[in-house]
Amino acid sequence: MGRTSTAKDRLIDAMIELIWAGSYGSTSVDHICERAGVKKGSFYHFFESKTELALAAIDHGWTEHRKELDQIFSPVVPPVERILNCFRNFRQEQEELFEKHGRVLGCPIHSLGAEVSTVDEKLRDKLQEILSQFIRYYESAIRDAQAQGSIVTHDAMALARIVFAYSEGLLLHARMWNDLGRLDEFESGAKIILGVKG
Amino acid sequence: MGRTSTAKDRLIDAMIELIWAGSYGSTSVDHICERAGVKKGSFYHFFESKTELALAAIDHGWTEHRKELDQIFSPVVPPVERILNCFRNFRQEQEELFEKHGRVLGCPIHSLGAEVSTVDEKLRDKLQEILSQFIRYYESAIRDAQAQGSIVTHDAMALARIVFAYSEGLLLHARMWNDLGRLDEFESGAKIILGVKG
DNA sequence: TGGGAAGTTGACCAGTTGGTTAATTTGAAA
DNA sequence: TTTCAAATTAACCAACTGGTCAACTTCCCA
Repeated sequence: MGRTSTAKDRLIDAMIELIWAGSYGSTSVDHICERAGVKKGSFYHFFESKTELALAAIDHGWTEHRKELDQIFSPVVPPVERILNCFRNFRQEQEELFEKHGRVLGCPIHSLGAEVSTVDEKLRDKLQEILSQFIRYYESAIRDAQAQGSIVTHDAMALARIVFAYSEGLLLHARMWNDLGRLDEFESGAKIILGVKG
Repeated sequence: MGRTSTAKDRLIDAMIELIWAGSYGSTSVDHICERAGVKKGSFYHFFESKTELALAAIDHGWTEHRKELDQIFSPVVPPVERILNCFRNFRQEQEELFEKHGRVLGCPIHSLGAEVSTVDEKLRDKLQEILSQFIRYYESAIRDAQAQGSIVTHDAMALARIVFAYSEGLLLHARMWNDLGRLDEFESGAKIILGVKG
């Protein structure tokens, strides 16, 4: 019934790219449509509003990213390595983005969160949810590491939050200074926070 | 010669408030003028552009904040206490803002940096400069603490960056979750990072 | 092969954006 | 008391904002 189209996906991809490279405020519906090669009428055929597209884009990005995370945080991998590999993965992703955009883009969830969380509660709730899910990867890895005795014993949730806040701060600084090198600090920083033994 | 006016200061104050409570993108020249009780013509009498006002606002805010920091980081105070007091001061400031706006607003420099650093290089440079200055407070306190033997010995600059990234991550999470309680975690987190003895 | 649901299009909208201008009012200092 | 630089005002601008709509095209499926 009816014809098929890739326009919806193209809009989502364009939204992710533009927000990541710039900001929510700097990304207009016209820009999105232009980048996606879609007319505005079609935009509003697929999405109720700009916010709704952002929601869909965030969801899509997170669903994709989770696939990688599930591999990185596989229980087969030594727990501390999981955390370090996660950030190595970030670094590599940022490198690819740098080659494409000429800029370090950082974490889109956080940049977006900083921008919109006092202004758009739908977006804020979605971003919160994703970050809450994300931190659980750290948390369970930390618990495993503690059980295995490879790091200092501390409240795992608290440690996860510290590592998490630290990593997000680093990503933001990498974006602000447009400097991939900042990301290399994570490894030693995380070891200090986690009290990695040996 | 000519008459005097407080309009310039009112514009700066309005800009700071609006950016902090919302974002750069959500803050229009009309909003600023309305809040400041200034007509748009006057706006452009005092400032060349919106960016230029933002620059002035950031400068002004930082100049004010530095006065507090100079007291907090006085060499008279035990070095680890300086860092903890700095964050206690943040917390208190955030509490006051919360009472006023009903929201945790976090660090305006970082929220703004996340939003504009890929888009407006003048703003980005200014924000970079401020953060670079800020981190020196941490750095010298850490050096003093190490000299005094109250924390573990490590590259002071590296430690300062970790604490700094961590604190900024925390502030951002407090903003996103609208939760002052997040800020209380700093004290134990900072002690873990710094390896505070005793 | 043809009906009809789904996708596409471009013209349109009112409100807002950052920014300009020329005329006018003010008040500090000579 | 005059003077004139500095401050204020309101009207104006083109471009852009997010969003709407009715007409039109496509092409999946029965």
